[in-house]
Amino acid sequence: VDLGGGMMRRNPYIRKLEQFRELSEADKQLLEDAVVQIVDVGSREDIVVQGSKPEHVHLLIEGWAARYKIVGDGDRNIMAYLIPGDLCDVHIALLDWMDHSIAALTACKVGLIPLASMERVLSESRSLSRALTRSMLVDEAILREWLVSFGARSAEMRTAHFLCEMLLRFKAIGRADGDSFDMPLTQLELGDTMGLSTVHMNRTLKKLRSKGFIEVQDKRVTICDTEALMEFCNFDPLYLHQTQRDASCPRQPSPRS
Amino acid sequence: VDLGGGMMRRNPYIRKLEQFRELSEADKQLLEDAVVQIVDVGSREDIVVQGSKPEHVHLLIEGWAARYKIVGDGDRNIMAYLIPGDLCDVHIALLDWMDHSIAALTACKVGLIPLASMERVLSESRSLSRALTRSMLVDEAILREWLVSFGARSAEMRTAHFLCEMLLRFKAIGRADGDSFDMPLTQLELGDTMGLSTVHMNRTLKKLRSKGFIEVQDKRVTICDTEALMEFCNFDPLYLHQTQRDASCPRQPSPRS
DNA sequence: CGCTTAGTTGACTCTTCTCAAAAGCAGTGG
DNA sequence: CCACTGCTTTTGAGAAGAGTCAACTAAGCG
Repeated sequence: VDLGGGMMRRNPYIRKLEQFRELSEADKQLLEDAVVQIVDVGSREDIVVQGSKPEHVHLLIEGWAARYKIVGDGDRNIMAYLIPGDLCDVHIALLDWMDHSIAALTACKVGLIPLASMERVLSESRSLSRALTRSMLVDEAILREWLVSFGARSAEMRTAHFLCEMLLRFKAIGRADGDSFDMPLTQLELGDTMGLSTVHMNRTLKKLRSKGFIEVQDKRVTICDTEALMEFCNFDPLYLHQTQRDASCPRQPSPRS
Repeated sequence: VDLGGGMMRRNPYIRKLEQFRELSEADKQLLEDAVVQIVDVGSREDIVVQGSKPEHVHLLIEGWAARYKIVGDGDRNIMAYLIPGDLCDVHIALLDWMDHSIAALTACKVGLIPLASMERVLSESRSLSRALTRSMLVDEAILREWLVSFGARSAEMRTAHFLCEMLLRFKAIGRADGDSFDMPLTQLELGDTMGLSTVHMNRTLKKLRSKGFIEVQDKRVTICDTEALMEFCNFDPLYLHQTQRDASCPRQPSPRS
């Protein structure tokens, strides 16, 4: 299946994997061939639901999706975002059920890779297997950093930190325009992500805006002074494990004195 | 290296891996042989430090350890606990640096597995490789559940949830005595875990005690009414992906009506 | 044009933090 | 044996952060 744009190497997924190591043409072809179908998923539709055992690995090609859980009396919790190029649950075959759901937050294009094909890719190409495992490790690192955000950062810093992270992630797949990127989320969804009520999410964004850190227009976020914002929220990009090639963060935050 | 207790299959690590699938004698031997040395790490000492690239994969054989980060002006954040049988960072070779540190919270015994040996184990035994990857997936699921705890649960529920989780994890490695287990943590450390100040951590524990959910004595936690406590904090053990064999949780929480 | 959803703001309540101090406990040296 | 010290636990009181309820505005859509 052709993943759009014709050239596989222009695909955000390949671009993401190549952050780490060059992939041979054969590898790229192998991965492309594994995608048997591309489906359109409507905004707010579930891609994978909690408790099920998916038959495919999903490759997000276009749009925003999120991992979430519903807890207690209907409180939704977003635990991760998937953006174009993110392959979710490469190793899902090893678990018996999904412990959370994945939903499209916007209209999405999703590539389907049968479990058996995924298995074949992993066993046939050592470098693809490494690249994929590495990408899973980075997802885990992001989860840990989010945990730090919740444990040690205020609502304002937490939100700022999230925006810095998304900026770097979008830059890495070539979908950021300077220091701005599309973020088609409602404040309710953002609140479910940051663990804040809608009201407080709104006030928090307002503060970030009034401090001149960010601008928001038409679902597009612009970070006015990246360096200042990173300083403000103690953002240290190391956890994203991006390599020099795409590192666009100005400098390492200075060690604590 | 003999991992203590003589019989490898009595080792908590093997026990943990076998939650998922039976391992052959050869597999067990392979894993045991990969451990080239067992070192003692003193309480509060670092096992792996942020920014470094470890030369070994670490197998925690005895004691409590924690993944943590220091953020901003010295605020420590604990993002995960390692208990006997936990193998940390199987795939660390794929990343260029640790994005967090791991410290012993008590005196620990740690098995060292050279990266090359780990690599060999992974390539030689398909079932070990699967078991290890699965265990990594569960670690990730735990991270996600912690995130839910922070986003959607009060300090009291969050703490209760944590205790339920640790009880099940200790049961799975045969280190729980009925519904109680050793938890040699200070309230400062617990607070760093739950994202609470020491003062509030103390008050939170007091509430859980006064409600009759738990008892604490000599660094030993007893959960008085497991079912009630799980109900109280919306604990759903699915995310631990434990199998029937060791599942000791009374029942599935009823689906939301 | 009316409907629905998303964003904004105010007022009040509740949770959690911070500062401060006391009490319990263990180790240390005289 | 005892005073001293440092760490942990506990409690009190006031301050700050975040949630809730409610109303109002703005934007998209048939």
